[in-house]
Amino acid sequence: MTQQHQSRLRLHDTATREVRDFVPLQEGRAGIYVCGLTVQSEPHVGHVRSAVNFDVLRRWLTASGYDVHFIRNVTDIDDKILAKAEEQGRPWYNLAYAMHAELTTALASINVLPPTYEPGATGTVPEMLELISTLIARGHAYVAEDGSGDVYFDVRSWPQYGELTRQGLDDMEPATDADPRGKRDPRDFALWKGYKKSEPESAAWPSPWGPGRPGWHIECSAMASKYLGPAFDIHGGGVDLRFPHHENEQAQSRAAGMPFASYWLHNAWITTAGEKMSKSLGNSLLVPSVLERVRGIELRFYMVSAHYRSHVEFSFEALEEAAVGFLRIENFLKRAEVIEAATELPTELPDAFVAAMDDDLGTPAAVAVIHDLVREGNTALAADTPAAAGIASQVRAMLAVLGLDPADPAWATTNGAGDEKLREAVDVLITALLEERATARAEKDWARADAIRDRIAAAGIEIEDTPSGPKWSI
RNA sequence: GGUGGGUUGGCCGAGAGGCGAGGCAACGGACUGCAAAUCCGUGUACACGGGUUCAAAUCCCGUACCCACCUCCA
Repeated sequence: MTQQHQSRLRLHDTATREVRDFVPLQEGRAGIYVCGLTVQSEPHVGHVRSAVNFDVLRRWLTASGYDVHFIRNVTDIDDKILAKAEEQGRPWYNLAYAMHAELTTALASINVLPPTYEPGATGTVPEMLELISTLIARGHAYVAEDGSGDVYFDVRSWPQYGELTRQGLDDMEPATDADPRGKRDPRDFALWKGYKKSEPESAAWPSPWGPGRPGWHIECSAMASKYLGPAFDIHGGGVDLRFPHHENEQAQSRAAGMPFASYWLHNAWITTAGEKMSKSLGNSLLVPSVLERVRGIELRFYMVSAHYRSHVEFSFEALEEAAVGFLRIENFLKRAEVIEAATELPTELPDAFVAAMDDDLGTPAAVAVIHDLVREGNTALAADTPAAAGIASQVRAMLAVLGLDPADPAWATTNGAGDEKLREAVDVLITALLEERATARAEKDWARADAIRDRIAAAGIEIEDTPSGPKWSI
């Protein structure tokens, strides 16, 4: 069955601009490289969308039987980090390190699996130097003649430049990420940035062309090939990275003789009030702030409910609505009592779900399948048929693929043992009250029965009368 | 100037030539002592103007508005 899955997945490839069959370079194995973040500030919900999207891709490939090698980098040295660190009066590496830690916490809180490896730019400098040397030797890069120590990629030497985004070289505006004086063509981009006296010495590494630091694009080419090889399956990132970042990555990697990525996947933005989040003021959209209003699993459900290539206009209203929708799914699982059951989840997933996921990760349709099964399960539950348990474990299996299984230990935030003790204590108290209510109901003393229910409700606990007696939940 | 994407019912959000994804909200019904939960039912939505077609939200032409990238950006 997993073999069948492998041949059926179709993905949207930015390079060809079409949804096409996913054919791995190596049978049963998938290598994925995703551009992570530049760790220069706290992550907001927009930042983590990309991580969630590619986490879903990774989980689906795994569920389909692939051995997935998933690399997500961290850019821990660049202009912005240096500028912000100076502004804040602390070492650049301290800022990068602290923000990296925040990112890790934020991603864990929405159940994004740790990648196979998370390389940092600063740890891959030797590989970058080697790559730059190759490019110089092949005539695709040159040392700036102004003595700055910069090394540039020569776009004119690579006729295919612009192929990923289908742009003509002469229609482009010139790159301005470095002083243009040392460039042969204004569109040439920096591979290596020569050390400047205004920058801290700790931000410079020795190189054949003098001390300096890596350009932004070369780091991804170096990290991707180091951990996945010169040719790998999927390269991902946000739409904004298509140009110049990904275009440059592909140009320099191929110019160095590497086939590079077979598929390019790009996720759309999540904006607020029509603006990118980086422009938004305040910190209400930082992941920890958002998680004060909804649980991590609900935030993730909200993101997964939209297709990864669809632009999402973030609002707390929509987020809370999604949370209500997810509650319906969770309630079904609770009523079917499969959440506690640590049983093995079925590997066989509903056909409609598989079809949805295989069609360029159609998570909205996949979520619709989950809702359909929840309704079916609720009906089975009402009829008290044994089918309910089977349906519930299927629902859980589908949720697990999306990283949304409520029983996943990853969601257990606080001390589990303490929670369990507290729950037992509350159960004793509520049960006592419910017994009293049962007596009142038996005597048809509705006023007293409702008064008890109201008191319990005032404590934030809901009572549900089921055929097998009342149940409580917070 | 160049390259892409978008505009779907009260709201969110899929789909991409014929059969009204799904959710939230609302209304009606069933169940209930009353609720809650659950189930059943109710909505003739696809920016605008033309065109192609037996058939268009989906294809073509035009118009309007919005957005992204071409500078750091998920």
